[in-house]
Amino acid sequence: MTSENQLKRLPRDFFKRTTEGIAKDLLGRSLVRRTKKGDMITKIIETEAYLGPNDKACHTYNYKKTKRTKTMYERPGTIYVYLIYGMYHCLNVITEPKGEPCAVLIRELYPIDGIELIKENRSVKIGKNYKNLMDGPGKLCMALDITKEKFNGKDACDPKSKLFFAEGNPANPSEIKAYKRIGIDYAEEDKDRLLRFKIEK
DNA sequence: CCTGCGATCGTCT
DNA sequence: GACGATCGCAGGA
Repeated sequence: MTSENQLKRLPRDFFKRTTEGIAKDLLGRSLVRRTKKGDMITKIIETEAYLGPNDKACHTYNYKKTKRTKTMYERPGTIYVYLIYGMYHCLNVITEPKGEPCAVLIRELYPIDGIELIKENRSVKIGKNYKNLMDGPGKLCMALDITKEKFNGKDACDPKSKLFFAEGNPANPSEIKAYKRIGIDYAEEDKDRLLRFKIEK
């Protein structure tokens, strides 16, 4: 099932654009995790945009700078992984020109190849259509063995990177649906913005 | 130093 | 549908 496009790494310029556009453009693309045992190849089917200084849901609202958010000020294409609820990781990629601390959160993936490797990382029961395998930001990090120790601050555009975004089969704009973002009730007037994007598998 | 809590998940009812 | 797990980080003293 693997096609050539699923390993063609997206270049830096892809990430050097507006965050909302990238969040949509990442749908249908591939996320590839390279390990000694083999490649795990997935299709991105849900994302969220976090618009930095202008977005109360974002860690860098008002250009806030802390140890954790340091990664968000790196150049586009940088991987931002942080720990949430003391036990789960969330995977993001930095967007916009360097210094504009914006990011796209990867929320859901569908497996394409290396499925046995992916399943080995998940102890729960996997339902039909791989339901439960990678349908959440914490789950997909477990499934692909993504931790902040391994990937936070790493460059997804570096040809040697073990985690990267690839060409894949970009979604047609007509199949993309927009929703409110999840788990950001504290974000006041920004909590209802339609910055979550999904496609069907 | 001390406190409160989160861009979540799995289990149980 | 509800809830507990679990800890690094942020903010304040």
